Amino acid sequence: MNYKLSKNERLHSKKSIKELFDKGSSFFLYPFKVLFLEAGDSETNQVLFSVSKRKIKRAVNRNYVKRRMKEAYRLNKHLLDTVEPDKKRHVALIYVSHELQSFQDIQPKIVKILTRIAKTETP
RNA sequence: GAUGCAAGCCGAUUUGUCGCCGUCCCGUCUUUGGGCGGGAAGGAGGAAAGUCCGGGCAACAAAGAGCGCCAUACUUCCUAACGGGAAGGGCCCCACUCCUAUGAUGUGGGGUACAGAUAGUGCCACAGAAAACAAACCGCCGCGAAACGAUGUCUCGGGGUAAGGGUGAAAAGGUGGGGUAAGAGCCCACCGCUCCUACAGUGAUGCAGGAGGCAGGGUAAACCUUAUGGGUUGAAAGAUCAAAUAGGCUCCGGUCCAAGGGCUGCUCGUCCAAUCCCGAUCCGUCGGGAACCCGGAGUGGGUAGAUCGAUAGACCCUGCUUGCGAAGGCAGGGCUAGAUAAAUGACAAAUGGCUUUUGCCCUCGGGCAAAGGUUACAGAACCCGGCUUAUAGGCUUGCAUUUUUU
RNA sequence: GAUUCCGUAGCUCAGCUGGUAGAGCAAUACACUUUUAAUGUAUGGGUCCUGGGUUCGAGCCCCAGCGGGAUCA
Repeated sequence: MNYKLSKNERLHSKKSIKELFDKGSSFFLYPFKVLFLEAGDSETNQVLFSVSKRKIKRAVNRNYVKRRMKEAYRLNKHLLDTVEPDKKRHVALIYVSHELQSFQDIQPKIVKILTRIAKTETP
């Protein structure tokens, strides 16, 4: 099993991010807002994590949340390929809570989100 | 030993599994840009924070001077520079000592935005007679007039007076004596204040002597004056390379005998339609060139993106040395993050520190064991020097208080 | 990374170049009404974000901090 999360699996292109936010489908699963979009030209699934400065003031706490989100995605990203292994997507995970949550709280939510995205038919 | 204050320093460790970032090495693939796999060593701070100052660096601007704006403000020094720091001076507060009823000198500690109020303007509520070119409410003291209970009392008028009362944060040098009708720096002594001179000190200033009868309340963290400094912007600065697409420019070729447009589902066909310049002309046109259009090549700017800026520096450690000190000099050694939708981690366990409860021991303050809790503040974003603020817990040094022992 | 503004009653805001902190809404009580609402009268309610400083005196001036908002590609 591949548990890595290298740079080409992270979404960092300004253009792709703009496209994702303009055209992507979205849903809420507290404490996350999720955007995703099918990307035909991409070789892998690409993901971005966002924690707002408005929601969480301290840089230390923002890092705390982002690292746990990354870990949860890294350990469960295979769930995206369970239904249609060839379909690749761009995904944005946005943390919208004001409070910190532990890894034990975050991981089950991420698992739920990834299975839901995998089952969704994107037109 | 305990407690408190001040200064300085440290600010968790280990193991396992899975990862992230750049550097180097090896292998492999390759479109020579790089991709993939493996390995090695490295990877947040004392404040990385706040962005309160200063500098480097960069772009732009710039004859010089003045006005304006902003900042700073005892002195000397340190420094690349500073609003930072060191040493010193003045002032204020506290303690001790001395003397005494109020202070003095000395010692120690703490604080201090500490230039100018005699350059000018403004403000000083309420209370109070009066709040700034002083002022007469009560009071005190003469003078004049009237009355009467007649050498006094009271009333009125017109004066003198800042000693006393009362108000206030503040009432126009203080204390004592002389003086006076009563008083008053009116005069005198001491203290204070201002000015001048000598001496000591680089200087702030100190100290001594002399002169002046005292003019001059506070507020500049009110406007302001004086002196000094500041060009503006800020890495989102700036530099280099530059895909695709669409423009610009240049060149070549084609069309111009026709480009283009309409009719038609399409071809053929047919109809409409030909800008400018030069030359020739029988004035009908003809020839050449340009433009338009089509195709190709090159090239400039520049977007996405990439690289640099950007991590070896006013650097760190040790020793010697100069200086009271901040700091400087010399010698030796060291290399210590470099990301960019933004790495330095996640999970689990153990250990250590601190602490709570229970049990046992004992020199009554600790030790041991078990269980539990807690392990802070905080995340580089161009770099550096400071300042300020946050911080579980621990260590060192100095001072003060207290207890015990000697 | 840079710039800038705000913090006053439960809420929304005033407070002039410093002198005893106010308005509207809300709250409480009373009146009116069969009752409620509306209306009227009265009342209470303030660490002027925090700490320090200047001043006789600070919501206002100065310094430091805390919290919140906005702008700049």
